[in-house]
Amino acid sequence: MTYATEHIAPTLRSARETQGLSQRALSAMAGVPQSHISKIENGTVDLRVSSLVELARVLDLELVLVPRKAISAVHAVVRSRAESVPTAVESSRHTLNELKRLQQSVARTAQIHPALPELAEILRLVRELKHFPIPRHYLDAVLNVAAAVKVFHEKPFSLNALRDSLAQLRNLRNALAHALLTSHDTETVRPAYDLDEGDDD
Amino acid sequence: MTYATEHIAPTLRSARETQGLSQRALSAMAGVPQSHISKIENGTVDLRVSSLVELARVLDLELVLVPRKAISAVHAVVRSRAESVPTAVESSRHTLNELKRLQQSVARTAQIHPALPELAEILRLVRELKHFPIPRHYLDAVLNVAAAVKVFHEKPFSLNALRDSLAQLRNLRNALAHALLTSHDTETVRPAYDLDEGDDD
DNA sequence: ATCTACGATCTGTTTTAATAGATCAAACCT
DNA sequence: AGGTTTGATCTATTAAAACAGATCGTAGAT
Repeated sequence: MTYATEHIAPTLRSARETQGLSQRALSAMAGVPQSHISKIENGTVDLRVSSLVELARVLDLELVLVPRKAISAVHAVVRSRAESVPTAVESSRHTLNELKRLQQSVARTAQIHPALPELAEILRLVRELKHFPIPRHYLDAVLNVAAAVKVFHEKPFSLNALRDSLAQLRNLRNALAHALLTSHDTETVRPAYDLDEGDDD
Repeated sequence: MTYATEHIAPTLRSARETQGLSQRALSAMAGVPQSHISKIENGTVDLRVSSLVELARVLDLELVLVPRKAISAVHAVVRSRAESVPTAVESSRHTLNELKRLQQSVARTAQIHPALPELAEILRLVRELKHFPIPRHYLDAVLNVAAAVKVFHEKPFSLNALRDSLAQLRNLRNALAHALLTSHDTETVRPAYDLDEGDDD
Protein backbone atom coordinates (compact mmCIF):
# COMPACT_ATOMS: atom_id res chain seq x y z
CA MET A 1 0.00 0.00 0.00
CA THR A 2 2.23 2.73 1.36
CA TYR A 3 1.62 4.55 -1.89
CA ALA A 4 4.32 7.12 -2.41
CA THR A 5 7.06 4.92 -1.04
CA GLU A 6 6.74 2.59 -4.01
CA HIS A 7 9.96 3.94 -5.30
CA ILE A 8 12.11 3.18 -2.36
CA ALA A 9 11.55 -0.53 -1.81
CA PRO A 10 12.85 -1.48 -5.28
CA THR A 11 15.83 0.76 -4.72
CA LEU A 12 16.72 -1.11 -1.58
CA ARG A 13 16.31 -4.46 -3.25
CA SER A 14 18.42 -3.65 -6.26
CA ALA A 15 21.08 -2.05 -4.09
CA ARG A 16 21.28 -5.23 -2.08
CA GLU A 17 21.41 -7.39 -5.17
CA THR A 18 24.11 -5.42 -6.92
CA GLN A 19 26.22 -5.96 -3.85
CA GLY A 20 25.62 -9.67 -4.06
CA LEU A 21 24.02 -9.85 -0.65
CA SER A 22 21.30 -12.21 0.40
CA GLN A 23 18.54 -11.01 2.66
CA ARG A 24 20.08 -13.00 5.47
CA ALA A 25 23.51 -11.52 4.92
CA LEU A 26 22.05 -8.06 4.97
CA SER A 27 20.07 -9.05 8.02
CA ALA A 28 23.28 -9.93 9.85
CA MET A 29 24.96 -6.69 8.84
CA ALA A 30 22.11 -4.39 9.63
CA GLY A 31 20.86 -6.21 12.67
CA VAL A 32 17.41 -6.64 11.21
CA PRO A 33 15.55 -9.94 10.89
CA GLN A 34 15.46 -11.45 7.45
CA SER A 35 11.71 -11.74 7.61
CA HIS A 36 11.51 -8.04 8.11
CA ILE A 37 13.74 -7.32 5.15
CA SER A 38 11.57 -9.47 2.97
CA LYS A 39 8.50 -7.53 4.02
CA ILE A 40 10.26 -4.24 3.46
CA GLU A 41 11.34 -5.12 -0.05
CA ASN A 42 7.85 -6.23 -0.88
CA GLY A 43 6.42 -3.01 0.42
CA THR A 44 4.15 -4.75 2.89
CA VAL A 45 5.34 -2.64 5.74
CA ASP A 46 5.47 1.03 6.54
CA LEU A 47 8.84 1.18 8.16
CA ARG A 48 10.33 3.72 10.47
CA VAL A 49 12.83 6.22 9.23
CA SER A 50 15.52 4.93 11.56
CA SER A 51 15.17 1.45 10.10
CA LEU A 52 15.32 2.79 6.60
CA VAL A 53 18.41 4.83 7.37
CA GLU A 54 20.09 1.91 9.06
CA LEU A 55 19.40 -0.33 6.11
CA ALA A 56 20.50 2.31 3.66
CA ARG A 57 23.70 2.90 5.55
CA VAL A 58 24.72 -0.71 5.19
CA LEU A 59 23.92 -0.54 1.50
CA ASP A 60 25.97 2.61 1.02
CA LEU A 61 22.93 4.72 0.42
CA GLU A 62 21.80 7.93 2.00
CA LEU A 63 18.36 9.35 2.55
CA VAL A 64 17.93 12.81 1.07
CA LEU A 65 15.01 15.19 0.85
CA VAL A 66 15.13 16.79 -2.57
CA PRO A 67 13.07 19.77 -3.71
CA ARG A 68 10.74 18.64 -6.44
CA LYS A 69 12.25 21.20 -8.76
CA ALA A 70 15.59 19.49 -8.55
CA ILE A 71 14.68 15.83 -8.64
CA SER A 72 15.13 15.32 -12.35
CA ALA A 73 18.61 16.75 -12.11
CA VAL A 74 19.34 14.59 -9.12
CA HIS A 75 18.14 11.49 -10.88
CA ALA A 76 20.40 12.32 -13.77
CA VAL A 77 23.38 12.56 -11.47
CA VAL A 78 22.60 9.32 -9.71
CA ARG A 79 21.98 7.52 -12.96
CA SER A 80 25.25 8.58 -14.51
CA ARG A 81 27.14 7.42 -11.46
CA ALA A 82 25.41 4.09 -11.53
CA GLU A 83 26.19 3.57 -15.19
CA SER A 84 29.85 4.34 -14.82
CA VAL A 85 30.01 1.23 -12.67
CA PRO A 86 30.94 -1.75 -14.74
CA THR A 87 28.82 -4.52 -13.33
CA ALA A 88 30.38 -7.83 -12.80
CA VAL A 89 34.06 -7.54 -13.07
CA GLU A 90 34.10 -11.22 -12.60
CA SER A 91 36.38 -13.29 -10.54
CA SER A 92 36.06 -16.94 -11.08
CA ARG A 93 32.68 -17.94 -9.84
CA HIS A 94 34.26 -20.11 -7.24
CA THR A 95 36.32 -17.29 -5.76
CA LEU A 96 33.35 -15.02 -5.77
CA ASN A 97 31.35 -17.58 -3.89
CA GLU A 98 34.06 -17.89 -1.32
CA LEU A 99 34.05 -14.14 -0.89
CA LYS A 100 30.33 -14.11 -0.35
CA ARG A 101 30.62 -16.90 2.15
CA LEU A 102 33.37 -15.03 3.94
CA GLN A 103 31.37 -11.84 3.95
CA GLN A 104 28.47 -13.51 5.65
CA SER A 105 30.60 -15.27 8.16
CA VAL A 106 32.30 -12.02 9.09
CA ALA A 107 28.97 -10.27 9.36
CA ARG A 108 27.71 -12.93 11.74
CA THR A 109 30.83 -12.71 13.86
CA ALA A 110 30.66 -8.93 13.88
CA GLN A 111 27.21 -9.21 15.34
CA ILE A 112 28.63 -10.97 18.37
CA HIS A 113 31.60 -8.60 18.65
CA PRO A 114 30.15 -5.30 17.46
CA ALA A 115 32.95 -3.01 18.56
CA LEU A 116 35.80 -4.74 16.78
CA PRO A 117 37.42 -2.48 14.18
CA GLU A 118 39.27 -5.43 12.67
CA LEU A 119 36.04 -7.11 11.69
CA ALA A 120 34.65 -3.91 10.26
CA GLU A 121 37.69 -3.46 8.09
CA ILE A 122 37.65 -7.04 6.92
CA LEU A 123 34.08 -6.52 5.92
CA ARG A 124 34.99 -3.44 3.97
CA LEU A 125 37.90 -5.11 2.22
CA VAL A 126 35.86 -8.12 1.26
CA ARG A 127 33.21 -5.91 -0.18
CA GLU A 128 35.80 -4.16 -2.31
CA LEU A 129 37.42 -7.38 -3.39
CA LYS A 130 34.18 -8.65 -4.81
CA HIS A 131 34.61 -6.10 -7.57
CA PHE A 132 38.06 -7.28 -8.59
CA PRO A 133 39.00 -9.98 -10.98
CA ILE A 134 40.88 -12.29 -8.65
CA PRO A 135 43.36 -14.74 -10.11
CA ARG A 136 42.87 -18.28 -8.88
CA HIS A 137 46.18 -18.46 -7.14
CA TYR A 138 44.98 -15.84 -4.72
CA LEU A 139 42.14 -18.02 -3.61
CA ASP A 140 44.24 -19.43 -0.81
CA ALA A 141 44.47 -16.04 0.83
CA VAL A 142 40.72 -15.76 0.89
CA LEU A 143 40.34 -19.22 2.35
CA ASN A 144 42.92 -18.45 5.00
CA VAL A 145 41.01 -15.43 6.15
CA ALA A 146 37.81 -17.42 6.17
CA ALA A 147 39.45 -20.01 8.37
CA ALA A 148 40.79 -17.39 10.75
CA VAL A 149 37.40 -15.81 11.08
CA LYS A 150 35.86 -19.18 11.79
CA VAL A 151 38.40 -19.89 14.48
CA PHE A 152 37.91 -16.50 15.99
CA HIS A 153 34.18 -16.96 15.99
CA GLU A 154 34.55 -19.93 18.29
CA LYS A 155 37.58 -18.77 20.25
CA PRO A 156 37.54 -14.99 20.54
CA PHE A 157 40.99 -14.88 22.12
CA SER A 158 42.67 -15.70 18.82
CA LEU A 159 42.67 -12.06 17.91
CA ASN A 160 46.21 -12.16 16.62
CA ALA A 161 45.38 -14.65 13.93
CA LEU A 162 42.54 -12.40 12.90
CA ARG A 163 44.88 -9.47 12.63
CA ASP A 164 47.25 -11.46 10.48
CA SER A 165 44.45 -12.30 8.17
CA LEU A 166 43.46 -8.70 8.00
CA ALA A 167 46.97 -7.71 6.95
CA GLN A 168 46.97 -10.46 4.37
CA LEU A 169 43.71 -9.23 3.01
CA ARG A 170 45.00 -5.68 2.83
CA ASN A 171 48.00 -6.82 0.85
CA LEU A 172 45.81 -8.74 -1.52
CA ARG A 173 43.66 -5.72 -2.11
CA ASN A 174 46.62 -3.46 -2.71
CA ALA A 175 48.26 -5.90 -5.06
CA LEU A 176 45.14 -6.27 -7.14
CA ALA A 177 44.50 -2.56 -7.20
CA HIS A 178 48.02 -1.90 -8.33
CA ALA A 179 47.76 -4.55 -11.01
CA LEU A 180 44.59 -2.99 -12.32
CA LEU A 181 46.00 0.49 -12.34
CA THR A 182 49.15 -0.41 -14.25
CA SER A 183 47.83 -2.96 -16.71
CA HIS A 184 44.64 -1.63 -18.16
CA ASP A 185 45.78 1.85 -19.12
CA THR A 186 42.68 2.12 -21.19
CA GLU A 187 40.47 2.87 -18.27
CA THR A 188 37.44 1.19 -19.68
CA VAL A 189 37.22 -1.05 -16.66
CA ARG A 190 37.19 0.92 -13.49
CA PRO A 191 36.38 -1.03 -10.38
CA ALA A 192 33.31 0.29 -8.77
CA TYR A 193 34.75 1.44 -5.52
CA ASP A 194 37.46 3.73 -4.39
CA LEU A 195 40.84 2.17 -4.89
CA ASP A 196 42.62 5.46 -4.91
CA GLU A 197 41.81 6.26 -1.34
CA GLY A 198 43.13 2.86 -0.36
CA ASP A 199 46.20 2.85 1.84
CA ASP A 200 44.15 1.89 4.83
CA ASP A 201 43.92 3.75 8.03
CA MET B 1 18.27 9.67 19.40
CA THR B 2 17.48 8.93 15.82
CA TYR B 3 21.10 9.58 15.01
CA ALA B 4 21.45 9.50 11.27
CA THR B 5 18.15 11.24 10.68
CA GLU B 6 19.46 14.43 12.23
CA HIS B 7 19.71 15.91 8.82
CA ILE B 8 16.14 15.51 7.80
CA ALA B 9 14.29 17.27 10.60
CA PRO B 10 15.97 20.63 9.91
CA THR B 11 15.24 20.19 6.23
CA LEU B 12 11.57 19.80 6.94
CA ARG B 13 11.48 22.79 9.20
CA SER B 14 13.26 25.12 6.83
CA ALA B 15 11.14 23.91 3.93
CA ARG B 16 8.04 24.73 5.90
CA GLU B 17 9.36 28.12 6.92
CA THR B 18 10.44 29.17 3.46
CA GLN B 19 6.89 28.49 2.38
CA GLY B 20 5.61 30.70 5.13
CA LEU B 21 3.57 27.95 6.72
CA SER B 22 2.86 27.59 10.38
CA GLN B 23 2.91 24.17 11.97
CA ARG B 24 -0.86 24.33 12.24
CA ALA B 25 -1.27 25.24 8.59
CA LEU B 26 0.95 22.38 7.59
CA SER B 27 -0.96 20.20 9.98
CA ALA B 28 -4.20 20.99 8.21
CA MET B 29 -2.71 20.35 4.79
CA ALA B 30 -0.95 17.13 5.64
CA GLY B 31 -3.58 15.77 7.97
CA VAL B 32 -1.13 15.45 10.80
CA PRO B 33 -1.58 16.92 14.28
CA GLN B 34 0.40 20.04 15.03
CA SER B 35 1.81 18.46 18.14
CA HIS B 36 3.22 15.73 16.02
CA ILE B 37 4.85 18.14 13.61
CA SER B 38 6.47 19.92 16.49
CA LYS B 39 7.93 16.69 17.74
CA ILE B 40 9.10 15.74 14.30
CA GLU B 41 10.91 19.02 13.72
CA ASN B 42 12.58 18.70 17.08
CA GLY B 43 13.68 15.18 16.28
CA THR B 44 11.95 13.66 19.27
CA VAL B 45 10.25 10.98 17.24
CA ASP B 46 11.30 8.25 14.88
CA LEU B 47 8.57 8.71 12.35
CA ARG B 48 7.26 6.32 9.77
CA VAL B 49 8.25 6.63 6.18
CA SER B 50 4.67 7.17 5.09
CA SER B 51 4.37 10.15 7.41
CA LEU B 52 7.62 11.56 6.18
CA VAL B 53 6.60 11.16 2.57
CA GLU B 54 3.22 12.72 3.21
CA LEU B 55 4.81 15.68 4.91
CA ALA B 56 7.42 16.02 2.20
CA ARG B 57 4.78 15.90 -0.49
CA VAL B 58 3.00 18.90 0.93
CA LEU B 59 6.30 20.72 1.18
CA ASP B 60 7.24 19.94 -2.42
CA LEU B 61 10.00 17.63 -1.39
CA GLU B 62 10.74 14.11 -2.43
CA LEU B 63 12.46 11.30 -0.61
CA VAL B 64 15.39 9.86 -2.53
CA LEU B 65 17.90 7.16 -1.76
CA VAL B 66 21.24 8.33 -3.07
CA PRO B 67 24.39 6.22 -3.41
CA ARG B 68 26.96 7.58 -1.02
CA LYS B 69 29.36 8.14 -3.89
CA ALA B 70 26.95 10.56 -5.47
CA ILE B 71 25.69 12.53 -2.52
CA SER B 72 28.16 15.37 -2.78
CA ALA B 73 27.15 15.88 -6.37
CA VAL B 74 23.51 15.73 -5.40
CA HIS B 75 23.97 18.26 -2.67
CA ALA B 76 25.65 20.54 -5.14
CA VAL B 77 22.71 20.29 -7.48
CA VAL B 78 20.17 20.95 -4.77
CA ARG B 79 22.14 23.87 -3.43
CA SER B 80 22.55 25.53 -6.79
CA ARG B 81 18.84 25.25 -7.43
CA ALA B 82 18.05 26.84 -4.13
CA GLU B 83 20.41 29.70 -4.79
CA SER B 84 19.25 30.37 -8.31
CA VAL B 85 15.97 31.52 -6.89
CA PRO B 86 15.38 35.21 -7.44
CA THR B 87 15.19 37.07 -4.22
CA ALA B 88 12.32 38.34 -2.33
CA VAL B 89 9.54 39.64 -4.36
CA GLU B 90 7.39 41.04 -1.68
CA SER B 91 3.76 41.76 -1.58
CA SER B 92 2.60 44.38 0.80
CA ARG B 93 2.70 43.01 4.28
CA HIS B 94 -1.02 43.27 4.57
CA THR B 95 -1.75 41.35 1.40
CA LEU B 96 0.66 38.65 2.39
CA ASN B 97 -1.08 38.25 5.71
CA GLU B 98 -4.39 37.91 3.98
CA LEU B 99 -2.97 35.25 1.75
CA LYS B 100 -1.71 33.31 4.71
CA ARG B 101 -5.07 33.62 6.39
CA LEU B 102 -6.76 32.40 3.24
CA GLN B 103 -4.37 29.54 2.86
CA GLN B 104 -5.15 28.26 6.29
CA SER B 105 -8.85 28.67 5.94
CA VAL B 106 -8.79 26.73 2.69
CA ALA B 107 -6.68 24.04 4.26
CA ARG B 108 -9.18 23.67 7.06
CA THR B 109 -12.09 23.49 4.67
CA ALA B 110 -10.26 21.01 2.48
CA GLN B 111 -9.95 18.78 5.47
CA ILE B 112 -13.71 18.53 5.72
CA HIS B 113 -14.15 18.12 1.97
CA PRO B 114 -11.08 16.17 0.99
CA ALA B 115 -12.11 15.19 -2.52
CA LEU B 116 -12.85 18.64 -3.85
CA PRO B 117 -10.54 19.56 -6.72
CA GLU B 118 -11.61 23.20 -6.49
CA LEU B 119 -10.19 23.53 -3.03
CA ALA B 120 -6.99 21.81 -4.00
CA GLU B 121 -6.51 24.20 -6.87
CA ILE B 122 -7.26 27.23 -4.75
CA LEU B 123 -4.67 26.02 -2.32
CA ARG B 124 -2.15 25.67 -5.10
CA LEU B 125 -2.90 29.08 -6.50
CA VAL B 126 -2.65 30.77 -3.14
CA ARG B 127 0.67 29.16 -2.53
CA GLU B 128 1.92 30.50 -5.82
CA LEU B 129 0.53 33.92 -5.24
CA LYS B 130 2.44 34.29 -2.04
CA HIS B 131 5.54 34.58 -4.16
CA PHE B 132 4.27 37.40 -6.32
CA PRO B 133 4.42 41.09 -5.69
CA ILE B 134 0.74 41.84 -5.50
CA PRO B 135 -0.38 45.40 -6.11
CA ARG B 136 -2.73 46.67 -3.44
CA HIS B 137 -5.62 47.10 -5.79
CA TYR B 138 -5.72 43.37 -6.20
CA LEU B 139 -6.31 42.84 -2.53
CA ASP B 140 -10.03 42.84 -3.07
CA ALA B 141 -9.82 39.74 -5.18
CA VAL B 142 -8.07 37.93 -2.39
CA LEU B 143 -10.62 39.06 0.15
CA ASN B 144 -13.45 37.96 -2.11
CA VAL B 145 -12.06 34.48 -2.34
CA ALA B 146 -11.58 34.38 1.39
CA ALA B 147 -15.21 35.33 1.88
CA ALA B 148 -16.39 32.70 -0.56
CA VAL B 149 -14.37 30.03 1.17
CA LYS B 150 -15.78 31.06 4.50
CA VAL B 151 -19.31 30.86 3.19
CA PHE B 152 -18.66 27.51 1.63
CA HIS B 153 -17.19 26.23 4.83
CA GLU B 154 -20.50 26.82 6.55
CA LYS B 155 -22.80 26.08 3.64
CA PRO B 156 -21.23 23.49 1.39
CA PHE B 157 -23.92 23.90 -1.28
CA SER B 158 -22.55 27.24 -2.36
CA LEU B 159 -20.15 25.51 -4.67
CA ASN B 160 -20.81 27.91 -7.51
CA ALA B 161 -19.56 30.88 -5.55
CA LEU B 162 -16.46 28.91 -4.79
CA ARG B 163 -15.94 28.19 -8.45
CA ASP B 164 -16.31 31.83 -9.30
CA SER B 165 -13.67 32.68 -6.78
CA LEU B 166 -11.41 30.06 -8.22
CA ALA B 167 -11.73 31.57 -11.66
CA GLN B 168 -11.05 34.99 -10.23
CA LEU B 169 -7.98 33.67 -8.52
CA ARG B 170 -6.75 32.07 -11.71
CA ASN B 171 -7.11 35.33 -13.55
CA LEU B 172 -5.20 37.12 -10.87
CA ARG B 173 -2.41 34.63 -11.04
CA ASN B 174 -2.24 34.83 -14.81
CA ALA B 175 -2.22 38.58 -14.83
CA LEU B 176 0.59 38.75 -12.32
CA ALA B 177 2.57 36.05 -14.05
CA HIS B 178 2.23 37.86 -17.33
CA ALA B 179 3.37 41.08 -15.77
CA LEU B 180 6.39 39.31 -14.39
CA LEU B 181 7.21 37.62 -17.66
CA THR B 182 7.17 40.81 -19.64
CA SER B 183 9.29 42.69 -17.21
CA HIS B 184 11.76 40.00 -16.36
CA ASP B 185 12.77 37.02 -18.36
CA THR B 186 11.54 33.93 -16.61
CA GLU B 187 10.03 31.08 -18.49
CA THR B 188 7.58 29.85 -15.95
CA VAL B 189 6.41 30.98 -12.63
CA ARG B 190 9.49 31.18 -10.54
CA PRO B 191 8.36 31.05 -6.96
CA ALA B 192 10.59 33.07 -4.76
CA TYR B 193 11.29 31.09 -1.73
CA ASP B 194 13.02 32.99 0.93
CA LEU B 195 10.66 35.83 1.49
CA ASP B 196 13.15 38.37 2.47
CA GLU B 197 13.06 38.45 6.17
CA GLY B 198 11.16 41.25 7.79
CA ASP B 199 8.04 40.10 9.51
CA ASP B 200 7.30 36.94 7.69
CA ASP B 201 7.21 34.40 10.41
C1' DA C 1 -4.96 46.22 26.56
C1' DT C 2 -7.25 42.57 23.98
C1' DC C 3 -7.23 39.11 20.78
C1' DT C 4 -5.13 36.03 18.11
C1' DA C 5 -1.64 32.80 16.30
C1' DC C 6 2.59 30.68 17.27
C1' DG C 7 5.37 26.52 18.86
C1' DA C 8 6.25 23.41 22.61
C1' DT C 9 4.65 20.16 25.76
C1' DC C 10 1.55 17.56 28.54
C1' DT C 11 -2.41 13.61 29.00
C1' DG C 12 -4.47 9.49 27.45
C1' DT C 13 -5.68 5.80 23.76
C1' DT C 14 -5.13 3.18 19.58
C1' DT C 15 -2.43 1.34 16.03
C1' DT C 16 1.34 -1.08 14.26
C1' DA C 17 6.22 -1.58 13.34
C1' DA C 18 9.80 -4.38 15.02
C1' DT C 19 11.39 -8.38 17.12
C1' DA C 20 12.32 -13.52 17.77
C1' DG C 21 11.61 -17.66 15.85
C1' DA C 22 9.88 -21.34 12.95
C1' DT C 23 8.47 -23.15 8.57
C1' DC C 24 8.09 -23.72 3.56
C1' DA C 25 8.98 -24.57 -1.46
C1' DA C 26 12.20 -23.58 -4.90
C1' DA C 27 16.72 -23.01 -6.53
C1' DC C 28 21.62 -24.11 -6.00
C1' DC C 29 25.86 -26.60 -5.43
C1' DT C 30 28.47 -30.82 -4.27
C1' DA D 1 20.22 -37.78 -4.51
C1' DG D 2 21.30 -35.00 -0.37
C1' DG D 3 22.49 -30.85 1.75
C1' DT D 4 22.33 -25.80 1.66
C1' DT D 5 20.66 -21.30 0.67
C1' DT D 6 17.33 -18.38 -0.97
C1' DG D 7 13.07 -15.50 -0.27
C1' DA D 8 8.40 -15.51 1.51
C1' DT D 9 5.13 -16.28 5.10
C1' DC D 10 3.28 -17.61 9.47
C1' DT D 11 2.85 -16.86 15.06
C1' DA D 12 3.16 -14.17 19.29
C1' DT D 13 5.12 -10.42 22.08
C1' DT D 14 6.86 -5.85 22.96
C1' DA D 15 7.90 -1.09 22.19
C1' DA D 16 6.75 3.05 20.21
C1' DA D 17 4.56 6.07 16.80
C1' DA D 18 0.34 8.16 15.70
C1' DC D 19 -3.68 10.18 17.08
C1' DA D 20 -7.02 13.40 19.67
C1' DG D 21 -7.19 17.09 22.53
C1' DA D 22 -5.87 20.44 26.02
C1' DT D 23 -2.74 23.73 27.87
C1' DC D 24 1.02 27.03 28.27
C1' DG D 25 3.91 31.34 27.59
C1' DT D 26 5.19 34.35 24.00
C1' DA D 27 4.86 37.29 20.66
C1' DG D 28 2.10 40.26 16.96
C1' DA D 29 -1.54 42.61 15.33
C1' DT D 30 -5.68 45.52 15.91
